[in-house]
Amino acid sequence: MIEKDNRGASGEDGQEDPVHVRTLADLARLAGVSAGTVSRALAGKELVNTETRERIQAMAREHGFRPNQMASKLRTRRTGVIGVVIPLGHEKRQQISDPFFLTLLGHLADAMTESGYDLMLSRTIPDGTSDWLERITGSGMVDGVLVIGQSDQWEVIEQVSRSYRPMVVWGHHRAGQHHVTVGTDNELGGRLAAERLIASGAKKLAFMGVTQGIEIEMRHRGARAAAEAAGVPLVHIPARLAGEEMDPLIQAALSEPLYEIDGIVAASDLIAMSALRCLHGLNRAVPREIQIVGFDDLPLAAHTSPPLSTIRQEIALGAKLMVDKLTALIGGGSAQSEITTPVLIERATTRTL
Amino acid sequence: MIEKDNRGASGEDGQEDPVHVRTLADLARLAGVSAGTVSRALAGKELVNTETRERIQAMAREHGFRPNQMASKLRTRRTGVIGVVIPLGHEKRQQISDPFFLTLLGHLADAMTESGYDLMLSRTIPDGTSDWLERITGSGMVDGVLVIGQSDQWEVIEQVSRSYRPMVVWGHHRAGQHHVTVGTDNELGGRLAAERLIASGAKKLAFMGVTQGIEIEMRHRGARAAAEAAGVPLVHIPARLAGEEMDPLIQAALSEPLYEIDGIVAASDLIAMSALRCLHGLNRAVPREIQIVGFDDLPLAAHTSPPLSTIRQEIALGAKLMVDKLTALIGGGSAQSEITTPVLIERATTRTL
DNA sequence: ATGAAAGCGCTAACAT
DNA sequence: ATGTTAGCGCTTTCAT
Repeated sequence: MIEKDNRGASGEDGQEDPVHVRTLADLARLAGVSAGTVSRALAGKELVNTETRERIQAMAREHGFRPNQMASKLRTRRTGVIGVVIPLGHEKRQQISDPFFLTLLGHLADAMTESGYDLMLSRTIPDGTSDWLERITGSGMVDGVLVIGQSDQWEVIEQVSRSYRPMVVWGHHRAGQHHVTVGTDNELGGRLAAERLIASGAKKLAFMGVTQGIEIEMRHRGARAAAEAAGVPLVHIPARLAGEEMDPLIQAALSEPLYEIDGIVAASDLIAMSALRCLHGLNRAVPREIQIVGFDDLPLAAHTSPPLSTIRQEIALGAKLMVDKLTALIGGGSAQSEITTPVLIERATTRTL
Repeated sequence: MIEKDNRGASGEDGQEDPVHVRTLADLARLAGVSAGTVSRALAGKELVNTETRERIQAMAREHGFRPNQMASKLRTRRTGVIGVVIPLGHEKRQQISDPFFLTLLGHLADAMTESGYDLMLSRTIPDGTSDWLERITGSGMVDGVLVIGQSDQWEVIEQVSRSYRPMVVWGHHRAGQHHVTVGTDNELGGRLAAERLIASGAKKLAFMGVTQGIEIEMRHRGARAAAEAAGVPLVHIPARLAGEEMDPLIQAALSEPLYEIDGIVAASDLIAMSALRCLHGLNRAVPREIQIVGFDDLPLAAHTSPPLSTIRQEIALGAKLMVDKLTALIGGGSAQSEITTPVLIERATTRTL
């Protein structure tokens, strides 16, 4: 029942080549030259006669032939592929769902295409060893590795980086660390958010988000520092990053009159969005009664009701930096960690100053 | 100058192997056996003495050795990699930004990990030829290809599919087509949305979204059919998929009293979200004055204010179907196109029935 | 149970 | 400008 589909063009195989050209040697034979020449011709090398080169290229096109990449990569010891790893460390669900990571991934794909690299994606679940990372670095399948988020694997990454150079990580930079990171100054971001809220009159703040990952922890720290400096109380509401189940917590916190919260620093835009919706349900006016600042500035932040004031992480820039640093490393050069500066985007969930 | 590689990284940190094991042969020499035996041992083959096998595996672990995948794949003619292509045909911006595609990509990564395949991502900009696709299919780098979205490349995909079997496409299915697709019944989805709006009293509908891609076109068609059947007028507002610039259009349409729109079928959740925000700004009550139904049921749909009623596409299921069909094709089997049934998710942007 | 040997399909150094 | 040759590092008969 498999080869039943003999409709359409001629015979049962359509208009295929009578001689199927599958290798350089095949094409070489057909063109009456050697495999070496074909290789050079297809690579567009100058040292081959212009006429033969064009003839060979034409033949290749005609037969739909492309050199086998596996062989080529084996021979040249260069794969043209960058591995992108997303460690799903402290995630319950084994799924790539974080919209920030997904957005970063999209931008990485763009940056790599521009640099002529292909992207090999690995979603991995760390297992207590460094195997999840070394499976990629040691496979000979990639020229370098990008890690999206340290999860709870800082030690592993640090250790692997000592023997595997071409690696760049999105995440938090600890003083003196060996591996190269690109990331936002999360503490500053948290501070900017809290300061903005206070500047426009907030008297009691809440920080929403679980401080499990180091990044959120830093955002919390920054917000706390700003609150303390201004003598404004700040409570911590460990709302989960995304997921439908976070609402009850937020709801409880916001509807508790005792709390009297009038300013929210959300650990992410998604959490902010969720808060927005609870507030909407509770009939609390934003920003008149409660102000909110999100974090990330994902595309959706501009489209909430009302549009979300947020701390912008320069995702596209971050992606470009990661790729640039990695290509430098791949080329044998060196690279430094880089911390980008977050900026406050004022939309409509904060009162005007 | 080529053999400059005197043990690469180890200059600054001392705890590396004194003898770097880089190939099977290296390890074989060290273990006093032949390369063939090492290969068999590491592959966990039964025909090698249990004791030697374990000894060799231990040595490999100790030296952090892994067989070069390029060589292995070349030899076995099987890559273990699936290519995922996102054609950016009618997108202005050269960027993977569509949150639906990104979400689908995440689920594909999950499904592939389960099936033991790696994922190679290519973002491509179609150029008028079929090159963007054949570059992947003909590269010898992947065992099969998944295409996320047909964009405006239906013809190209159809044509390539005639000579390249292991390919599955997310998108619209035309009767009699050759290539295998998995997709939602968009027309039904559009109809469900419009019918639901009408059932709860809508008297004048708007369909929001550019009908450039075939999928949106079908959603529009479904909505129109339902509207006509009920004798309810429906206007088309060509709001762009995502992007900040769509608001003015929506705003204009909604604030024009002449239109008297009281029901919106949005072509995507993002468009719905944008409409929601305009309405919020115009002080129009949702769902009391105007009802909205989105499309996709992305995670964020549950978190808008008020939570969005929407047409759910089973993204995780779709991803699983695509991967299953592709692996069947790769294994030499056959596969059929499949159209999944969208379902209406009732949240709070539609009035109760 | 293990070794020897023959490639997988390509590239590049070395001839000519 | 082109052909010849020697591998890249692995897997897998075929022998033993």
